[in-house]
Amino acid sequence: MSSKILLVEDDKNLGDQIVSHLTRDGFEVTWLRDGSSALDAEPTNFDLIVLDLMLPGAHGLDILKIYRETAETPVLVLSARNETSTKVRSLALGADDYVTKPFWPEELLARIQARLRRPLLHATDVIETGALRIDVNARVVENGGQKVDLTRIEFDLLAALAQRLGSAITRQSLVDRVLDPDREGTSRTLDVHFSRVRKKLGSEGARIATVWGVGYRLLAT
Amino acid sequence: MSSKILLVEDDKNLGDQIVSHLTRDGFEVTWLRDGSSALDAEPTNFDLIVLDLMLPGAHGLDILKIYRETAETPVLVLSARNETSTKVRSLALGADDYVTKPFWPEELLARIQARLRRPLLHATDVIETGALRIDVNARVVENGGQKVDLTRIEFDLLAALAQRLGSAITRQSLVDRVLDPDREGTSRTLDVHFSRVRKKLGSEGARIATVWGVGYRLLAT
DNA sequence: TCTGACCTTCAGGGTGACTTAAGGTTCGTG
DNA sequence: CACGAACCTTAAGTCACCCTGAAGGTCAGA
Repeated sequence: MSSKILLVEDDKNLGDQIVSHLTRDGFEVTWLRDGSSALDAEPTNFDLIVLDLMLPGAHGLDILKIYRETAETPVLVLSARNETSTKVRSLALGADDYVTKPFWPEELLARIQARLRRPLLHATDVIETGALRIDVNARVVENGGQKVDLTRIEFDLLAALAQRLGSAITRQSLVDRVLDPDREGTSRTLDVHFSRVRKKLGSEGARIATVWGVGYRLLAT
Repeated sequence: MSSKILLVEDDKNLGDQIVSHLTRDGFEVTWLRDGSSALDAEPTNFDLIVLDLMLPGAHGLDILKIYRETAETPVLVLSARNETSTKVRSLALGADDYVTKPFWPEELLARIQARLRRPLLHATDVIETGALRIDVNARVVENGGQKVDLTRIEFDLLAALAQRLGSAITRQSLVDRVLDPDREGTSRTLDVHFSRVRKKLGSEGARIATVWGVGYRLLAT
């Protein structure tokens, strides 16, 4: 049961290299070479997406944004520039990691594996990060050993973020998952709940970061 | 001394993977590929059983049931996702854990180790917490040395909470496990039973906490 | 500076939960 | 087979929790 990876990369040489490396390591790789076909792809079909920002046909950031609206699939961004602004913007749009070219294939591989390994934390049912300890089954949260009383929705929201530690989770998917799945129109309900979670978590609450225009993320320590 | 594991799995690829992973981690694995040979196996010869529910020759649930009648060996069930009814039924039949496919080999490994790490806990028939003493086999509850008379359902509910001390147990799983497994719609029956348990337990009854919108939990002392 | 997105407080109401009482079911006994 | 006791279930009234939308303020991006 190998992990499926979607690679969006226009450069033939680089793409070939990446595909051969990932394939050799047991991944199942789908390679798309331009932005328009990337827009047609279904991100939920993959376990992880490697996205080069420099593409003909569409700007990578747009693709990233569209992927983020429809899926929670982790996106790892490649960029030639060493410009921090691009990095900041891609992370703000919900990218999960960022690799600047040139890079060693081993580095990319390591990042991919690091990202794919995270859901495994979920398998243990207990997520520990910083001073927080979240027991998904028992529905118990501790902050520095102190039990924190959360309501059902508050807990579900925090757990949703924690299960994808460091990743941005869209407002829509949080609403779908925790609140009423068929709810339309905008509402500030989500904000209210997060406001309370942050307050109840005290200083640790600051780790719940707002991803502007996207949703929220729980910062890794 | 390595632990002996019985794997019942018909899929060749998946079976190969699991065997190689477990072997690499020092387990001694016996692999059976169909239901009929699984029925002939002697569960008491193993420390843990990994059982795929989707099998030719016999339905996995039948095998689980038969194993349960002859041995206390922990059984870890594999099944395709989105079969919650199967999950409920297998847990009702005494499965000790449940892993949905697809899963990571590491996840399976973690579950196996978690289960093997507390063989005594599972064997423990007596749970003591605070002033309570709950003998699961004898079905006897004492509160500060005083015997408490509980009906069948009352006892099962208390035991269900006690076996996961501190964890929230959902109303649904309690209904599935203690009351009629295929019951639909809402009902206040559970509340009534818990109301009586609390009353019968006196001051200790306050330790049965309501988890609003979720279920109940027995608070650890 | 302007605009849209987000934060926080607050009060109202919907809904889940508790308790009591009564009807129904099961099981053992004469 | 009839009876009774123990137990499970349902119903109804009440209570308590917490979800939600509104409103006003704050903040980030253009």
